[in-house]
Amino acid sequence: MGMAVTPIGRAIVSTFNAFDRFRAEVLPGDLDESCLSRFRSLARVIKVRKGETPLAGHSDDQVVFIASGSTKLVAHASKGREQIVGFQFANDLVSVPADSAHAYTLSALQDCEIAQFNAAPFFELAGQQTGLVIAIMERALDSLAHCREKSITLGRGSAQEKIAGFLLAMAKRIGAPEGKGHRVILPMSRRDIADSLGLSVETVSRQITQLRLASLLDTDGRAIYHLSDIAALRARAGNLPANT
Amino acid sequence: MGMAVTPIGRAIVSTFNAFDRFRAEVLPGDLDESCLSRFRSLARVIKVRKGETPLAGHSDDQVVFIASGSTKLVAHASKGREQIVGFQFANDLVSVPADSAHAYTLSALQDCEIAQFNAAPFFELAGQQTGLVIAIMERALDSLAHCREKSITLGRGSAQEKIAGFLLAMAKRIGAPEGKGHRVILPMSRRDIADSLGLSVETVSRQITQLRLASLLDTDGRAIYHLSDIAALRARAGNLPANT
DNA sequence: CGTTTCGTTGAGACTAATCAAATGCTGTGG
DNA sequence: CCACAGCATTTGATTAGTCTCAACGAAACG
Repeated sequence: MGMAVTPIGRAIVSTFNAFDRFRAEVLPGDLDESCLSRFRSLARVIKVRKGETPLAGHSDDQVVFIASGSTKLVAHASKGREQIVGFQFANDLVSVPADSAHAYTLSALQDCEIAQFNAAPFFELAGQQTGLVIAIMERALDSLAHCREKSITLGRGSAQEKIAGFLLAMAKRIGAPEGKGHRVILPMSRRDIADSLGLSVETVSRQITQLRLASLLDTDGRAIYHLSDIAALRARAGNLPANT
Repeated sequence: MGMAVTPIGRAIVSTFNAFDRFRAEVLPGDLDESCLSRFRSLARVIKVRKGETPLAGHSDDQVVFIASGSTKLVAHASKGREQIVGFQFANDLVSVPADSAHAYTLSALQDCEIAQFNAAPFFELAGQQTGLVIAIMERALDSLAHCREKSITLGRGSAQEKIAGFLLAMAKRIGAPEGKGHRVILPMSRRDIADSLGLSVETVSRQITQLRLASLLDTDGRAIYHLSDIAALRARAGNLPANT
């Protein structure tokens, strides 16, 4: 079920799918036709390959819907070090500030299909439908809550707590039940995890090793995790929140 | 210019002022009368004394407008340690999640006047005015941006960078120009600063001492700061963002 | 199959936390 | 106005935890 894929510049624009998922996931079912078509004309629907940064050099705030795949939102801090502000997965709606002072970059962890909008007209349009704007507001407040939880983790957690909390969050978001545990395939590298939790790659590696030795999880290759003892992981996470 | 102050329970409800400031600061000037009066009946306008927690035990998400004074939004993490998610000052609008799992508490740093709303009807009502809901959305996105900046600080900054960045942010928010520097009166304790930056009180104290020895600032009592060399402070903050 | 990137492991350095104690401020009652 | 009690803040000594540097092993890629 795919068709009409046209190259524009280096990006590949497809006229189907990503927008439809956006519609199904975000827009209310009873949205009137004219409004829908305005959303459609506002959307830039593109496929992004692993490692690419679809929004490079955008001069306006953007709102991006991830139809499939996964991305990271990276803030560029001092001297080469990066802080990953969050990971996004299918059906997430993420707001990306204009490429200004301390630039943010959205970067694909896997091949993705996304629908991207300029924030100003997007909110303008959304504002015309009470139900819709409230739904979007709720997503924004969710992001805020999420970010606050992340602050707690970053400010207060030990390396162990951070890793345990991270794995639990991932299991919740993209894990599949398996026996009495969960199976997760992580699309991000150790460096990404480190940059997300404010740790060094070596520390991430060591902590994961420790959890493996404590039989709380098994790994398979570098991406596949079997979390066998969720309760014990939760204990190691302290009562830190499950972050992104 | 104050009148009609009535005690209700332990809180003191005033029927003026805080709501008017909310109206002037947040609501559009041309808002129609019926809508305005609905906002008014939604608002709970109270005076809060230093140290009090106005929202204790609220079971719904709240939106709070700080008309005067200052507050801290505290997340309760593990074993007694607290993470301060943000400080609020006059004219700030802050969203406070329901008092659930890892409870958030809004706590007054000084005597405050606030207007508090249940989030659901508040957004419902705001959603009926395109311009208004967009303005509120923008505030929410500002909070999100703010929180993301804070994540960067927490994740990547050294103690020195955190303190320097914090002082710069405070100077920007509540400081007054003084000579070629700024004068700031901090309403929060060392512990609050520590809990906000993910440091210990001792480290906060030591870092401030270092900045004083380096002649970047002077202190007067425990709350008054004279930041004499903003540029040098900025340098010490790295290119970390100015957080809250 | 060779090359390169990514991940793991080890040893040592360094930052910030913890523990302990002294000093300074603030508010209260005499 | 002063003395005092109770905290808040500062300072010092030690320790724990994480980063850095360095080397090795494993997986991905052409």
